[in-house]
Amino acid sequence: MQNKEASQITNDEYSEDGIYNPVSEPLGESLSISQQARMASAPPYLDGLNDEQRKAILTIEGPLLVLAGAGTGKTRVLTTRITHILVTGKARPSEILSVTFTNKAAREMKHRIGSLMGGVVEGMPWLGTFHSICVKLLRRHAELVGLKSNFTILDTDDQIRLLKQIIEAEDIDAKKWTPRGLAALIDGWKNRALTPDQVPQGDAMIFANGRGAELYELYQSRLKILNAVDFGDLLMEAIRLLRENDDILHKYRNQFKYILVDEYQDTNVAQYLWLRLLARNDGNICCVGDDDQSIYGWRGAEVDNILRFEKDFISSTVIRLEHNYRSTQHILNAASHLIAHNEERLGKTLRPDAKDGEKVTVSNVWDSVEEARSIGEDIERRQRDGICLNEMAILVRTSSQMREFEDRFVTMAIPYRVIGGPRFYERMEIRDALAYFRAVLQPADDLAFERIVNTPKRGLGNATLGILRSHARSEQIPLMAATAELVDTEEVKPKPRKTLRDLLESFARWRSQIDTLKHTELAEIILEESGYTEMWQRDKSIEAQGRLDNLKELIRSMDGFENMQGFLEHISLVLDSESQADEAKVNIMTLHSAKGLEFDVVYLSGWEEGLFPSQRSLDENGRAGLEEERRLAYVGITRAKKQAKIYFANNRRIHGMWQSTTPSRFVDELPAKDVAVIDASNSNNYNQAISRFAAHDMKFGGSYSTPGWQRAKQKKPTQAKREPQILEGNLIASSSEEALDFMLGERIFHQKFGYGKIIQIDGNKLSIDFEKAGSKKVVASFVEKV
DNA sequence: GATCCATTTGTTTTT
DNA sequence: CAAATGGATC
Repeated sequence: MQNKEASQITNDEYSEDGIYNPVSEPLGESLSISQQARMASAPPYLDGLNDEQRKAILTIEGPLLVLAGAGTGKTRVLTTRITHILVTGKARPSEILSVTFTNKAAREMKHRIGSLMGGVVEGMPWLGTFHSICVKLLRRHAELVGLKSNFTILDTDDQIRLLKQIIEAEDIDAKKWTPRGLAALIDGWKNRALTPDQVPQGDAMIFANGRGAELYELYQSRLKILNAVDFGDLLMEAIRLLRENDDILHKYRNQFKYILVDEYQDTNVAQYLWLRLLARNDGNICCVGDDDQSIYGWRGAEVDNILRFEKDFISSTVIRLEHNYRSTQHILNAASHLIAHNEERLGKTLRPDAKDGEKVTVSNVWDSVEEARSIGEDIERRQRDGICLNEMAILVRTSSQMREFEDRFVTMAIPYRVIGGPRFYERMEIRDALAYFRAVLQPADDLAFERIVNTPKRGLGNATLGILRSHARSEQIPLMAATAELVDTEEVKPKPRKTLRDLLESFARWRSQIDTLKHTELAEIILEESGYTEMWQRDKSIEAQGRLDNLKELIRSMDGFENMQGFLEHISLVLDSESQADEAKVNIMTLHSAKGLEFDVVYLSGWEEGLFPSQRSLDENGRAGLEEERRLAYVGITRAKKQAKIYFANNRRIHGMWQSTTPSRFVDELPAKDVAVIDASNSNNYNQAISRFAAHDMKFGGSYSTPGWQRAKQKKPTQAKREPQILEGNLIASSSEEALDFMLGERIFHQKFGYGKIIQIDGNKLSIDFEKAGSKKVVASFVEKV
């Protein structure tokens, strides 16, 4: 029954109300006879897979959770599973919904499915990021959620500028209540799929004295007028579309016979609800993830989604992939031992493929300068041993740590590349250029128009713009239309009037050329005639040339699209800077951007209290924050194939001030038997590396009596006045019960933020309106009664 | 309207 | 010690 015809008979499998009634093989743990038979004469794509992996691929009926530890072949399972579904004819490409978080992951999956299927496959139209799939749904059915199908997608920058306008228009002090803060709040609500009227009272209280929800609503109505959505809306509106339109919901439910979700531990509430709408709770949904690698809680990810899977989906199967093909024994032991300190986890044991290998090293250095030097020298040593620079990476907690390495590597002439950083489409020149294109194609795109109306400088300042804005608002028309009306009046001073008239003429001209010119040519003309290119040509700063290059690159990337419209529809979601991976270079990146990557040698820099775990995480999220930091450490260690090298410095410059630091608690959480302590004193006899592991390391020869480590340890009590340590004590001890002692409206004191009033209690988290610092969410244990 | 200086504020990042 | 604001000045 695995042929194309069978897969088309969808209605037989559904009762009238759309409930899925599987008629084929039984669900559950054991493989059916047909599956076993298939395994006997296993198809080539199953070659070289272990038992768990095969089971994860072949168990295609019913809900399945695959807990895939680091380096266990997660992507391979996912892609082979899709291949299996296609090859056996269970579904056609358009009947498989497969979601990832990043475009990169989606691209890689498409690529790998292609090679598994052996050559050309009919594209997978529903393989993509949550956001791009939602865009696809919304463009098809835009009118059902009050949009036009050519709606614009605003990025964070547009979003913040829009919010700023709203805040100012509402006469709220934008200094105390920043647009950025409101954006974060609204994002948080959207991550939880809350519409303005669903925002909890207390939540709304923490912005502008309770006007949070009201501003959110204003923002939403403003977006509708602009025919725009922000990233959060893509999910929200898609949910609304499916909830409010039964026919559409059923159409897609029936269409998607198989659903696959990558990185399930990173899904937020909105994404979860979206999935629940499309998958029945006994449907064929396969979620792959690793609770130990959930590091995006601060951006709305709910680890709880993965922890709850078995309760959410009835008669679900859970498969653990524990066979690690990446790292050596010592590295895995170190990572496992560390992560075992977390309480909230499903638990997995990683088994190595390769035995032994080198121990994880811990090095103590005097300061960040020495750290960079020491790592630099080690890199040179490894390079001489024949390891390629591409196979080495330095992982840092915060991007501010990167500079030190860059400086050092420049002087040492070690080629490096920084991964992460501003993305291609976030660069100023790209966004400016896109704003021009948007304004040409969509005259009602106020945000685009406003962005470029005075870029390059045309002598149009706040005064003129203010006139335009207020006219637009009073007439309820877009800015560009308002401008058109005003250039024929005396409202605007003669000089700017002429400028604006010229600008409008240019736009009209460009618009008239849309159909006659090739879109790439038109793009060039727009940038040329607007004076934008010239602006950068005149600019003598170092970056100017790079910006011009980026603009050329932008035009080149337009070539792949039919027309400018098509280009703009996809650009905000898809365009990214595919950095050159050609030459051999050491990689420098944050721990976050390292997820999913692997290297022979990994240098883990800055394992110091306050930096890693980050003080702020601890302050704001208490134990959950600490556990997320620990998962970050776990992610860091498990990136290493052959060698993981941990460093901590005694002194580090924080906000420009040198501060002495203590080793991260994570260092203490490593298993001594898998760790070697490196004596850095051979390169700097001022300082000696040390540790409590001294006893274990005697045989390796070293001087291990007192120095930094013990001194560092002793520093803790004497440093008790400094926030970190005190807080830590409380933090671990505190639990939700303690928070119950507080009452709404109570006046309290916080070490960092001063006096304030409690406006909301949420477990052990308090929302407080501070007299000086504005509203903050803090952990109850940091707060004192007064 | 543009430019310069002072003040402030500092994670992590995808879409 | 930066970068990124914002206000004050030209």
